[in-house]
Amino acid sequence: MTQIKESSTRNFNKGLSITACPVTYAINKIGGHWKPIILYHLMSGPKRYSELKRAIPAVTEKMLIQHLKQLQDDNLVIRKAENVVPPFVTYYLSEAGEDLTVVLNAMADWGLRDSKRYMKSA
Amino acid sequence: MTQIKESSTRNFNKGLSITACPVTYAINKIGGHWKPIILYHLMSGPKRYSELKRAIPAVTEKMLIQHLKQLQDDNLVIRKAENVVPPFVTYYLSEAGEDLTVVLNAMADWGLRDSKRYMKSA
DNA sequence: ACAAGTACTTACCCCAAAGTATGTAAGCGT
DNA sequence: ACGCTTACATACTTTGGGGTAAGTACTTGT
Repeated sequence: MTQIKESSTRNFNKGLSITACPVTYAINKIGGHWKPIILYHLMSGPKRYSELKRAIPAVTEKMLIQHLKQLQDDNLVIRKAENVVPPFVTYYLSEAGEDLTVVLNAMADWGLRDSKRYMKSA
Repeated sequence: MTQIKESSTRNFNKGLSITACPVTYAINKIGGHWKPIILYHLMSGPKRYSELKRAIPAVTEKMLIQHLKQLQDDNLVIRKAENVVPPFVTYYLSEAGEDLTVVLNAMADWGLRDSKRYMKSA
């Protein structure tokens, strides 16, 4: 059995994805642990798949391509593959992705400021 | 058995939380689905627990207090309880929390711009 | 002949995040 | 005596994000 109440939060969330809140909208696109980090690294210019992997050692290859794909689907990054062997694939920010630099830079700035706040006062 | 490689990504992530990347640092504090949304709603001034709940209908009470607690632990919001019955508890942004307005506003702005991008061109 | 490099794909598993549902304390109004 | 309110707490279950490990295709280097 295990019936679910018809007015459950889950159903509510499934139904109305109309996203009243712009922050919620943004979170749905760039949320998750890896997306902001990947986007941040792409801010310094186009990168190959292997370059990204080396730049973010903590990410697994599975997570990397998975999120790169989602970012493509959300029109934030563009994939350009040259038809050679060995493969040569580069990823770079789309226009919408470039617009995120403000957000990412603000995040990075805040991160630095906040971490300093607790370095002095142990 | 099911031994784990000593050089696994999991071990890597556990060990070095030194956070080389400032974005990673920020994500660890304000990441997750609900925190940015909660913080965003607190930007317009102190709010009672029940006010927050009403402002964010999609969040469950469990998630709400859980994240409010984490945000307190991370020194981003402050809880003020008046000792009356029925309880009167307000949450508001700390100094570090106020500093996030730049980030949150940038996110909200981007969210609006991005959503408009896909409203016209169906 | 075989390892190495590039950019993936796939199957399997685990755990933590999130949801569901219910309970609690303390007083007020009726 | 009972229900209503507020701000939580908690047991129990589910979902899916993320990690592990192995495989693929194609070519170059030795």
